[in-house]
Amino acid sequence: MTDPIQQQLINARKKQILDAAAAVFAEKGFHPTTIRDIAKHAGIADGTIYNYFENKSMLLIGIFEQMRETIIAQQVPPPADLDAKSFVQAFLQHPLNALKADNFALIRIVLAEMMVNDELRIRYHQQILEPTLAPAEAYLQEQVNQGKLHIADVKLTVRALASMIMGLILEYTMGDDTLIDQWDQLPATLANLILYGIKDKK
Amino acid sequence: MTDPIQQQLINARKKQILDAAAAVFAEKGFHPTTIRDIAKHAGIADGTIYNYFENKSMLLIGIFEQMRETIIAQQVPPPADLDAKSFVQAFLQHPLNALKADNFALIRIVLAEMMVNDELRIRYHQQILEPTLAPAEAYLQEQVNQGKLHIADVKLTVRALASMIMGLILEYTMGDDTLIDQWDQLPATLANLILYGIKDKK
Amino acid sequence: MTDPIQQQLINARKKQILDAAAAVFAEKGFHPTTIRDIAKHAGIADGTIYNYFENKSMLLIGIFEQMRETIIAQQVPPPADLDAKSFVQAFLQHPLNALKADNFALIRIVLAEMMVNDELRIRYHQQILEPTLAPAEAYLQEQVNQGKLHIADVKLTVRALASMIMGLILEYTMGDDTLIDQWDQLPATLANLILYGIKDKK
Amino acid sequence: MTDPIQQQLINARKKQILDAAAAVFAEKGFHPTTIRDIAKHAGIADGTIYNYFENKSMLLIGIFEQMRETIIAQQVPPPADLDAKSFVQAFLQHPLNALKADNFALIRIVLAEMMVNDELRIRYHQQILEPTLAPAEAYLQEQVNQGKLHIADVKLTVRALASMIMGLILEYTMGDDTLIDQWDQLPATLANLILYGIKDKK
DNA sequence: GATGAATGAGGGTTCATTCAT
DNA sequence: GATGAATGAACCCTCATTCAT
Repeated sequence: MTDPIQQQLINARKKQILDAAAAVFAEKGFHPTTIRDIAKHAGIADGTIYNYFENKSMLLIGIFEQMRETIIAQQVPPPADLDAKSFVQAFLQHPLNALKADNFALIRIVLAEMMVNDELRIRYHQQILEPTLAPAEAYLQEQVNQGKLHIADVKLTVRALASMIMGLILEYTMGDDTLIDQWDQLPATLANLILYGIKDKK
Repeated sequence: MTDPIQQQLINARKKQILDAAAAVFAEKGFHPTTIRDIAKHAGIADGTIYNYFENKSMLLIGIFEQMRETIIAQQVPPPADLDAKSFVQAFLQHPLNALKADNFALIRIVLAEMMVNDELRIRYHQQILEPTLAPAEAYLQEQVNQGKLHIADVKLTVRALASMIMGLILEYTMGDDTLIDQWDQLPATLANLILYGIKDKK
Repeated sequence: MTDPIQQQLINARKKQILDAAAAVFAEKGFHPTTIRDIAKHAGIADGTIYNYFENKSMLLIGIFEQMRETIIAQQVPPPADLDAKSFVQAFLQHPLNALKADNFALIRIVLAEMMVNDELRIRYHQQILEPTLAPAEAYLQEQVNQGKLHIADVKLTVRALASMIMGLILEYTMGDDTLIDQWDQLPATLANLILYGIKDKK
Repeated sequence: MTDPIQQQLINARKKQILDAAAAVFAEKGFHPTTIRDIAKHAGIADGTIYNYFENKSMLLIGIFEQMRETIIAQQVPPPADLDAKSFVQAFLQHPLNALKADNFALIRIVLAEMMVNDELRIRYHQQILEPTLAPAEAYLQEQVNQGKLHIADVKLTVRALASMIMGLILEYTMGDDTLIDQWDQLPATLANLILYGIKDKK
């Protein structure tokens, strides 16, 4: 039942299926992909997929879980004495990098389905967004309390920044040329914008 | 052939169908909605829809077109002598308001399908995003040239701001409580953020 | 909506489908029959069946309904002054004849599924068995009250007789040679048995 | 090859599987039950079942065989000098009791499948019905020959009585309340009916 | 003999689309 | 133009059966 060898085989097969699903989803999208497509890509029978995943929708959730684990694994809470500039850059750079390594086409598919699939959306909010934003809020609030930063509404501002990142990823995955070309310069540009604004200061 | 009365009838029927489609899409999503659902909601026969729209996908594009017209109609190029603060606020407020009036559930559906539907995506970029960003870029570049604003990369910055708006709308439609509660304070908060940043200046 | 021509067309199509279903069920049985079998036999497309019947199970219920209507249509409550012999013979003859005219193979299939399908079973009891037994009970009870018949428990006896008929039909449909050969003599033989018993009286 | 120990183990395992199959069939019916259901209920692997039974259908036949053995084991040919009343009561009581002890839900399932499964049907006729009816026929014929009973057609009458029993069992398993409530009074009521009929004798 | 993962044929059902009326 | 019955391709999923370990 908890035979570790068995578990490993099961996990390997699950991964094999998820990898195939990810590849086909990325290429064709979620709805146009059939179970047969995935089975063929994985080199297994249709029915085998159902030995490991309840239904087609669970494949997407499985992919989401893989992404989540990758993302969460990389998250380190910021040290309390980190200076604002470093913090902002890290806050921006991290998700942009985390995803860049991955398959952008796939992310687009998952995001699209997330907007439309309740379970996926809830998982995103509870398991990715909140755990990511909470420490950022805490850090910024502390900085504001110490008079080092001026933020009228920390919670809302953090939301806005997170949304900016999400929006940028979205735009990237949707093929915006400007963003694709200059993706690497984004963290610095944004950090500057966020810290100092665009208004000339005298 | 171009009998104006005929045209008006045709347009009225198209609108009737699109309104029904919009209502049902907003409630059930694009894929789960059937042509029959729409026909019933519009009080017409299934086949009638195909007299006005080539296929189910064109209904979504039709809805998109309605949105686009609404959005574009409201856009006025900023006067060259507008001060930065007013400009930024207008730039933010406009899409946030434009959409708030509308059906957020529907926007979520359209966005989701846009990420996955090539034609929709291209239309969005060519017919909404570019026409919106171009004047903003021109204005900001001019302000930078005049030394009134400090922006390292105007094009990228405009993209980032647009993405932020898109991301905020996305998060809103996905049911983020913080955003929903404080949606009205967003323009001011963001304008402040963008203009002056969060760093204490002295 | 209640256009009589429409209704006639719909009923004709329903009948066409039910006839095809009956033919194929009778030949292959309920479970081994596929919707495709029925559609082919009816000369229509698979999907058309679903325009008239919710699912495969409803085809069986539709067939059951046809049978029920035939059976009930033939039922006439016995006149109160009918003599016992005539009554018993009629009580026996009626169902045996009603079914003989029909397709015995089909009856076997319906009976078999009835034993296993709750809805069918309830319909049988409520819509066929009870309406048939109630007048028989009333008649016999009256005869007993008048001292013309000796029946210890009318209700149970009526049940037993009905069960005998059901059992005989079952046996017949299952291919019992003795029954098949002498089916026509059954009513007389049974009437004699029921009225006078097998014990020598003296 | 015919190692008696081996045989015993095999038989024990077969019984284990059949018991599980019987339990699940009784609960869910034959078609809705999966091999996995049975394997789980028996606490063994799916494949093991196929070491003992050729296929799913053979499980039903195995259950049928168990029933048959129980039934046949209890049958004792009536002594030639048994009086008619005792004979009839025994003839009735025996199957009603035999089955009552058993699982009625299971009987319903087996009967239903018997109507639809050729092999099962043939087995029933050859191995249960005929062996049961033959001695009854012989006894009754002898009684008729001796002038002790009046039966026009012994063979047909025996069939009718057997069918009545079968029909009663069927009705019982299908949930007829009257029968269920008064099941124990049936043998006496029926014996009276069969021996003396319902007609007033003077 | 026991296991249970793998198989893959097959089935019920859906639904976008067509077209005769 | 409007209708809505007919179509049939396509899909998800089930599950009896097999067989390598």
